Amino acid sequence: MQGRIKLFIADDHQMFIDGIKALLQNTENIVIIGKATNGKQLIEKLKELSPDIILMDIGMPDLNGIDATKMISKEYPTIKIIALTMYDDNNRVVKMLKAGAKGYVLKNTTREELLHAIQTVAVGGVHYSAQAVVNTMQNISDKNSNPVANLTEREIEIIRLIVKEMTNKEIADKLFISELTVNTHRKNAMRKLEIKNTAGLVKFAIDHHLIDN
Amino acid sequence: MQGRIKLFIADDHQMFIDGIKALLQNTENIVIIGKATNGKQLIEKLKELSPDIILMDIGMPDLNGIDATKMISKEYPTIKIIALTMYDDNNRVVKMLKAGAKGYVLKNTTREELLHAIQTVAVGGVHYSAQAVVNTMQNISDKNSNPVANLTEREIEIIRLIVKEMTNKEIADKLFISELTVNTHRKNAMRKLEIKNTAGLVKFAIDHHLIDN
DNA sequence: TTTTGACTACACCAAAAGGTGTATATTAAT
DNA sequence: ATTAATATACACCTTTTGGTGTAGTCAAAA
Repeated sequence: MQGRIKLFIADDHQMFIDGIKALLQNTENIVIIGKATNGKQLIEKLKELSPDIILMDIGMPDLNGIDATKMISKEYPTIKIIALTMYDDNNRVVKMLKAGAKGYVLKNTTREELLHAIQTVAVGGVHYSAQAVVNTMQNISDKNSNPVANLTEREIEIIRLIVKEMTNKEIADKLFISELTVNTHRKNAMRKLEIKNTAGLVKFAIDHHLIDN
Repeated sequence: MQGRIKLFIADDHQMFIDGIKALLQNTENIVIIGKATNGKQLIEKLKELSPDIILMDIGMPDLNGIDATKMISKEYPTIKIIALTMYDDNNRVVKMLKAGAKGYVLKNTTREELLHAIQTVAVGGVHYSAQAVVNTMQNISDKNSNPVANLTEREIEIIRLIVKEMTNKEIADKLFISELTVNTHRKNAMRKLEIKNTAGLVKFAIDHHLIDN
């Protein structure tokens, strides 16, 4: 690697950005060329800047890390992305990897690991925080990597309305279909997901970001 | 203030601790004398160390920041505590203030604000992140400051179990009470929260961080 | 063209949840 | 000592949900 690694930080927590900045100040081959506190801002700044690596928080407002990663992987395939996150949410790990992230680092790891991840990814490697990867591998090999895929559009639509605290009858009225049909969809969705009741459906919807609010 | 301000950091995110350390390295009158990654460890270390200020994350494992703050305010009344948190959750702001915190700083504020907060609190003042305070004041004067406060411990406990996809009967068995009692609690909670059904309860629980998983 | 998947709808029935109100024992607060 | 809040329990009754299975229509894919 000739020259210094140009790093861009995208995180909605200003303090975290400052922290990383200070942290990397006395590392010779890394230079921070920019920052953004939300996804939209990040996309905007990429029109001007050409970082080698983006440290990307998943839980940003406006445009979340996963969608931002997808977009950037497509538009700027040479930019490498390392996901930074508070929690090792298996589901998000998978999504980030699919979206094209080259690294996945938990925020509760050491400074050393972060540096190592940056160096590794810069030279074309990949780096994943131990814990997150272990958990993910388990769940991937588990079987149903993505249960959402098994649901039909209509089922998803109805789950969304269930989350909005609507009854089968209310949903039926809204969609101009029979209450019985709504119930069928609801039950089929539950069977597919091996979920017992409404509570499970709501949790599933939230966990899998089926909701927009 | 003669001498340097002795600072202790309690946060379960190692990276964050490293960040703050690096951040404060070149500030003259502040010295970091220790760190802990959970509440229990913090309490242990206080037997040896005597910090002036503790930067305390609210969402720590084992012993959370609120309980740790209560304990420390009682045992070591000279130690000042500044709460550090990701979100400006009104409920937690109130709890931290009640517990005796002298400052409340969001993690997405600037380095400058953090420094200012530390200096202010060190000389006996208080400092609260603008956003959090505004929100809190609004909600305090509001009346229904936070719906969680209106719920009893038992109601919250039962909501948690509902979120775990358990039926009234299953909850009753687990808590060794009547199914009818569980239902009463469930219904009372719904009435208080003006929620129509299970879906609403689950959403509420997740929105208000009632769940630990 | 046949098959498959999705959406629709219903039967039949059981279990669970939700609405309103009453009541008692215990405990905490004033 | 009295009040207020909490946890407990039940009656009565309606609505909603959940479980299993069948079946017709339509459009897309093989």
